[in-house]
Amino acid sequence: MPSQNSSQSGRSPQRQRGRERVAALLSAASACFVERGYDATTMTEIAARAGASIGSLYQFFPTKESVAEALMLDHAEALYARMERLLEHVPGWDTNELAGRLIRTFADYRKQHPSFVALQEATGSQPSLLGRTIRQRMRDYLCQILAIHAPKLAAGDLRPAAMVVQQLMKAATALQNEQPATLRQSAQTQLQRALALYLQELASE
Amino acid sequence: MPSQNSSQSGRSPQRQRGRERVAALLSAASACFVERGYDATTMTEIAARAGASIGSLYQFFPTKESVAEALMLDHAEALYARMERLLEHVPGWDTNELAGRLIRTFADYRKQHPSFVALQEATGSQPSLLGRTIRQRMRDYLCQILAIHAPKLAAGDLRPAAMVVQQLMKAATALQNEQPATLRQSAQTQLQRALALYLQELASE
DNA sequence: CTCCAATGTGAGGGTAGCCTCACATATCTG
DNA sequence: CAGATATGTGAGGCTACCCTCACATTGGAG
Repeated sequence: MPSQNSSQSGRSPQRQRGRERVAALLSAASACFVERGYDATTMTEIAARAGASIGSLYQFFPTKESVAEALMLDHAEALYARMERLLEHVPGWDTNELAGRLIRTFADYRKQHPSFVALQEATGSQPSLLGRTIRQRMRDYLCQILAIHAPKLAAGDLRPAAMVVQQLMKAATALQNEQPATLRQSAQTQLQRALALYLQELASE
Repeated sequence: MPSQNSSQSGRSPQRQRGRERVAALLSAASACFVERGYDATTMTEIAARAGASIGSLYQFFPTKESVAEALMLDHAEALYARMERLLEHVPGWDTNELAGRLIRTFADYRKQHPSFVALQEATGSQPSLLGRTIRQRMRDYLCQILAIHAPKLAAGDLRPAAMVVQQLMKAATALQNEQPATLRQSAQTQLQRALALYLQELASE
């Protein structure tokens, strides 16, 4: 009873060799997406870069989208882990520290993982189910963080506030593309200040 | 001495009939972009919807990108006009009123002009020169607005602040897609509050 | 009316990428 | 070793789109 259907495409690897191939394919895909963007990279390129044939690629990934999804799942796990870590430290941070961490968490991850940026930009056009799931779960983490930082806040006000914080984090990533560097840094500092002001208001009700 | 080169594609209309055709083509393109997205709509579709042949379309627009650019130019003019109007009223508004207007100006325009949204999303992937120009000029308007609202602010702090405000306006547009409506409205109100807090701090230095 | 530039047409050449398929090789199990 | 299953191959079918081109039609100027 195979876990997938019996068609040729879309099986998951059963042997060691298969797992290695999948890893090589994903690594190659990641590099291609970074260098040429999601839309511009072709399945043929990915296979060639991984030293595999096009048929081998289709054996494990029935579509280009499924390749992106597999990569995105990894990024999602890493992001969740960062949010968990954040959650642990919230009680020990004041408003300013929390604002800075929130701004940086997301922005730093994007800087360290360019393929996540490439995939995010591509997904932006036609929002995928996976993308929605990730955003939703990130918002849940923010709700937990806010519940700790602003314990007096009514439960019904938690979600809207989390949405605002989420948007401010996204704004921070948008600022990463700005030039020159001094202007960018000033803007990031100012954005952190704006977030701190808002967090302060939430906590002081 | 023609304004364009003498090749078949890319001429601008010389006669009344030509101008009408261009208008019909742009209108059709706008509708297609809204319904199917920029990437998915084809030049053939645009021509068919305008009741023109594919050759006629290429006569005036050498590439799909040039169609998008023509539409974007119209949107840019309309947006500049709105910012001018905003600029006139700034002296009479308090911080809260200004925050609300800033949040709504951009968000309202997107609601009224879906084709602008479609084009923005498409341009997001590979930033165009026109897109950069528009964002830059919008930022200049924000600098002027802030100079009025926060006269004590140092000239060097104007641009970073404008960038932050610009990002908050963009955040407001992102919230437009949220469901359900009550949650969306709460979040928008909260975002307006965050902007007001930031504007207040800028003005009170 | 005549002529010419502007406008209009749509079949089709060229390109490119997605994915399949028939078959080959590798690895495991007994 | 023998059978079974997983993995590997790449030529090519298929589709879709961009854009050109040779030619037709229109409308205004002289």
